[in-house]
Amino acid sequence: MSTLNHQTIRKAIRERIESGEWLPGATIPGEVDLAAEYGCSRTTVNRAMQNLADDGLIERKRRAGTRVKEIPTRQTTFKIPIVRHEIEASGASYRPHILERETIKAPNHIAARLHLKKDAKLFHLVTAHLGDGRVHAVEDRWVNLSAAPDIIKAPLNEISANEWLIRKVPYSSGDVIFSASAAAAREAEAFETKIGSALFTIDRTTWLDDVYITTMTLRYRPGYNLQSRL
Amino acid sequence: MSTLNHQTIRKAIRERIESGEWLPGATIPGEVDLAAEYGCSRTTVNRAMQNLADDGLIERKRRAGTRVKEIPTRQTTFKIPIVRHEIEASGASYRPHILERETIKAPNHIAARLHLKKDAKLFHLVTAHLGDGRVHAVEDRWVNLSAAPDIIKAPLNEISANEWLIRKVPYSSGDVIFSASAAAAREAEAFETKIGSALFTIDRTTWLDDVYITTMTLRYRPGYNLQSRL
DNA sequence: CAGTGGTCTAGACCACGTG
DNA sequence: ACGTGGTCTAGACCACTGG
Repeated sequence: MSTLNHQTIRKAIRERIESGEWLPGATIPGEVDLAAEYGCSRTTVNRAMQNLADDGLIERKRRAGTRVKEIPTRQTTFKIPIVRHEIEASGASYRPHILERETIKAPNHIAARLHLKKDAKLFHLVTAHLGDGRVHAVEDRWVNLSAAPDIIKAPLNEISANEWLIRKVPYSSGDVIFSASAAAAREAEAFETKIGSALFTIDRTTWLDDVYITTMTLRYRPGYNLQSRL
Repeated sequence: MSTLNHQTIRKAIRERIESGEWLPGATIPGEVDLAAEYGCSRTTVNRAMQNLADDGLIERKRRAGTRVKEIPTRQTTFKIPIVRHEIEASGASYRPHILERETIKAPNHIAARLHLKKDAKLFHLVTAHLGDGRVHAVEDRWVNLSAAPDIIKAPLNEISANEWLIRKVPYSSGDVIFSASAAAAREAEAFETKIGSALFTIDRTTWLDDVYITTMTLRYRPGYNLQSRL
């Protein structure tokens, strides 16, 4: 038998859908039939189909069978960039530069984001991420000191708070929000642009189980974009 | 035996990593050992591990085994929104409003994006997407008329060009670019804001095999954001 | 309640890349 | 060379849900 792996079958079925053989909304043959047609086990077909479902191309329901989606869920996976990697990938040398650093009581909106009482002590850090001396992004970060007290002693001139946190409080989960925001005075100065310029912005809050660790806003230099394949 | 599915094992292993039992860079036990430990078949462990690898938490190599990633690849999947769905999800009623419509020779930068000769005829459409009469987003789209000639006859006052295209030229692949851009006069007027306001922007080009179909820029009203779980 | 997808198992062979 | 992950198979049972 030739090479009939699940990827081959996945591709074959994808092409049959794209060619119009099975139109949007149509029910496609069951796993048993497809297995017979392709001469492989149902397990293999099942795997191929589950992948296609993950891709958003088909919908599967027990008893009802598998259908081609009316409107395919276009989705795309973005790797959340690590600023140092972005900068180094362009050939420049990375350096974090601390613009502001303090330990204070949480402002209300930050306390809310981190699910803390409003008088909790937080570590506040504003960092410019430099690539060959030019500002690539400005990061405004708040860290929950009960979750990561040692950050006060971290050498944040050498390693960014982000990477330090990854090592100390690894593998938390989190929220990400992509948006556009206007440059405030601080960003305008850092990026050598005008106040109000459009900046690509990522907000990120991370936690481990029910302990909220950190929230930050990352504003990129004008012209920055995130690219992906659909 | 209790319920030991691949998801349970996936979760268990994830927790062992997050707890620090296996540190970043460490090699974790082979599939055979884990299968023995959890009392299930290797197939099941394999599936759990492949999922964790997809999540970017571990790295797997034949012969070398499975390691915890030094810096986990944080990645997140965004569903590319269909504007009509976004609007209707908020309870408003959707209506596309055509601002501009023409059939002309492609400007150079658009021809380049679509890999066409610069004198190719293109369909150009600017649409305001309305939710209860308010502009939610402005779409600037170019369609390759040799790929989708019938779009000229489509009832674009009722169905958006996007959804029409999905039906007629389904399941193409594409590029997506997220960025921030400044409102030009047209957007400023549509959104009742000032020229230069920061707008969240999605650029998208789609094709089927080697035929480029359409490219568009979608600018969202000020304050819009895209959210996801990390 | 019956048919479909979801999952598990035990065993097998293969492909890759490290040591 | 050989140990690890990648995959396939055949068969089985289960869970969900539509008719």
